[in-house]
Amino acid sequence: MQQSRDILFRTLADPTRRAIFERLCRDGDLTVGVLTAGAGVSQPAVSKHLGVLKRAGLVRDHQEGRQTRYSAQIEALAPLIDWTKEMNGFWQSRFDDLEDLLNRMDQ
Amino acid sequence: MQQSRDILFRTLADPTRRAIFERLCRDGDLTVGVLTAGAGVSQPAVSKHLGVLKRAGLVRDHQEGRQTRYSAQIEALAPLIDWTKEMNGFWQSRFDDLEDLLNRMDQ
DNA sequence: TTAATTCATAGCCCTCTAGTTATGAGTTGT
DNA sequence: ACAACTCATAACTAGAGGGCTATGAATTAA
Repeated sequence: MQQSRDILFRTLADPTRRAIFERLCRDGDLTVGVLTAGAGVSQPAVSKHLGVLKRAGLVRDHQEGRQTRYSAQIEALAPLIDWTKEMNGFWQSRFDDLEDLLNRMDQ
Repeated sequence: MQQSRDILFRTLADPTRRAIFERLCRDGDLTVGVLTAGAGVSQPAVSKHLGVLKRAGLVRDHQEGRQTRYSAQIEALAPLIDWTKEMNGFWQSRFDDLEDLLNRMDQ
C-alpha cells in the first residue's frame, strides 16, 4: 500500500518516463518503435522505462507479431489521487479542529 | 509550468521528504527539532529536505526566536491534481472518439 | 560575557538510476 | 534458409542526490 504509493511516485518522477505515459494516455495503443521516435532517447532506454512503468502497473503490454504494443492503465493513478485527498483531509480536519476550538471559546 | 510540475513530482518522490510533508499536513506548524525527532534521519538531512520542499512551494517557514517553524502549503499540490485530471481527460476523450466513431458507423 | 540551544551550510561519500552501445531472441519476408 | 525487422537484456558509465559529520551563525539562558 505505502509500498505501491512509493513506487508510483518514484516512477512518475522521471520526466522522460512521465512523457511516455502521457503519450500513451493521449494516443492509446503504441509500439515501442513509435514511442522511441518521439522520446528523444534510445530504444533500449524506452524499453527500460516501459519496464518500470509496467512494474508500477501504469501500463500493459501485449505482443503483436514481432512488435509489442503498450497501453496506459489509468486506474493505476488511483493511489496518487487518494494521497492528495488524504493530504487535503488532514488539512481540512485541522481547520475543523480550529473551528471547534473557537466555538467552544464562544460559549 | 511544465517545469514546476517536474519539480513537484521529483520533490514528492523521496519517501523521507514526503513523510515530512505529510506530517506538516497533519500537525500544522512544526519546528525542525520536532520534525527531526520523528524523521529517522539527522537534523541536517531534515533541513535539506525542508529546503527542497520550500523551493517546490510545498512549505513555508518563519523564524520564531532561534527556531524555525515550517507549515505545509496544500495549494502547491494543485499541479499534481491538474495533471491527473489531464490524464483522465485524455483517456476520456479517446473513449468519446471511439463512441463517436461507433455512432457514425450506426448511421 | 559565556555557555547552551537551534538550525543551516559545507564538504564528503556512496548508492541508485538514466543514459549509452552491443548483442541476442523472436518474427516476418524473400 | 537467410536477411531484415522489432524489441529486450546485458554491461558499462556518468551524474544526481540523499545520507553523514563538522562547523558556523544566531538566539536565549545563566
